[in-house]
Amino acid sequence: MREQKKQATREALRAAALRLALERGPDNVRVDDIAEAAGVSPRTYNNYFSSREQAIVAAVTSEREARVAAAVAARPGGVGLADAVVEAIVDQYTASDAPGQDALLLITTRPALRDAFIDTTTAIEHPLTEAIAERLGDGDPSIARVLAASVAAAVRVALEQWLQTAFSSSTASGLVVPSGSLPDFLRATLAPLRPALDAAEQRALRHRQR
Amino acid sequence: MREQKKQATREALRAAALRLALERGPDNVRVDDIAEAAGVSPRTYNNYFSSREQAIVAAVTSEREARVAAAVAARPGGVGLADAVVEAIVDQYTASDAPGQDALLLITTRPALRDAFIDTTTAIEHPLTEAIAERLGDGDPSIARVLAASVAAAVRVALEQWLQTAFSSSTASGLVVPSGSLPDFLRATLAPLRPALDAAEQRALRHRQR
DNA sequence: ACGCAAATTTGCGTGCGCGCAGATTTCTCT
DNA sequence: AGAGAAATCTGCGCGCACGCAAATTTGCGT
Repeated sequence: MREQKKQATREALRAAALRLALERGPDNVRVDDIAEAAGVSPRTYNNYFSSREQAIVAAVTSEREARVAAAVAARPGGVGLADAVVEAIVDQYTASDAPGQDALLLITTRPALRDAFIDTTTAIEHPLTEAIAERLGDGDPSIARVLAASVAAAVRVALEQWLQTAFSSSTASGLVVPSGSLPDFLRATLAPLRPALDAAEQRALRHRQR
Repeated sequence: MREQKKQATREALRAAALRLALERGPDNVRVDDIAEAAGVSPRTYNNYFSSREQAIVAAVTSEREARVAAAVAARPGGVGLADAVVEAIVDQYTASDAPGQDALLLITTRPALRDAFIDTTTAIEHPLTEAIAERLGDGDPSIARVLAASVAAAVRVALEQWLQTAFSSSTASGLVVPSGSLPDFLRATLAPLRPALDAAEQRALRHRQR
């Protein structure tokens, strides 16, 4: 129940940060305000989030890491590693778009939030490493780590491209986030890594036969 | 000569930061001290480096980015993309170990410096993207970007592993940095990406024939 | 050589991240 | 239930990153 309370305050901080950021605009939100709204000390805030932007972004991306890993693990073994990874990621990144449309717009606006959002891709690295290692069996564990890191990097590139087009198109037309094209970007940036994933999978198969 | 002066102060800041960090230990170095030693205002310091650790680390890794890209470009076209990239990186990361042995020891000691050192891998991404794009011809430019990002990620993993073993072995035996094994780590983490590099290269070849 | 424009430097103020140590809460064992 | 242990929360203080605008330097045209 200690853990419950921790997650509760964490969630409270997330919610407060997002709400205040949407109400007043992200620049008019002091970290003290968020802490007060969540009913904790300002110092405690920094025990949960190491930067002000993290809390706001976390409200959108919270626990996407675990979901991605679970989604990879959920795919049946016959699917092939590359397909499993790509589809799992596409699923998770398209699914979590719907809830916070306005929040995403807020994020794309402010560069600091944009960077924090992009940095969240590194968080999927560890869970994804374990999920890939699970599928590859216990070969060289550093292979899974490199593949996971590369996938995370590809996702980051996709987000960068997507946010860039979102920004430029929003100036041209109205304020529109082209969320429909995110899956396309993800598939495009993940495609070059497929040979590496396939090779690792076949290496694991050969290793397992012996 | 404006650019000359800028690079001069940048270099002065680097040198001052490293010298002071080695003399007193990195915790006893204020940013004001570095600025004063370089003969500039403290505020100017932050116009060049956005964190105190960056200056110290930059003294070791300065312009490794450009060197890696140049090394890739220097390999003859017949070598094959994967070999060109791997060997170029191994060369640059083994070559620049020699100058600052003591500095590296300092970096491995302090976690903050360790993190800053690892973060420098992202700096090679942009030059490497251009170098790879050059070799692939003008196909989809995002392919080169993903490959470069993946390579940078693999290098980061290698550095993490290397620093971890360096730390644990230094407690066991004396204060020894196992620099001899860095190339091995690099080759190991880059190996899983070879299929992706090969595939991209062949894709470019097919595209070029048409 | 002189003055104008652009770039760089500098001082100032603000908010923030975090180490530290004491107070407070929560868990565990008997 | 009660006492001790462990984890968490909180107040304090320090340095630092950075936006802003004025001052200084640098480059260029005439």
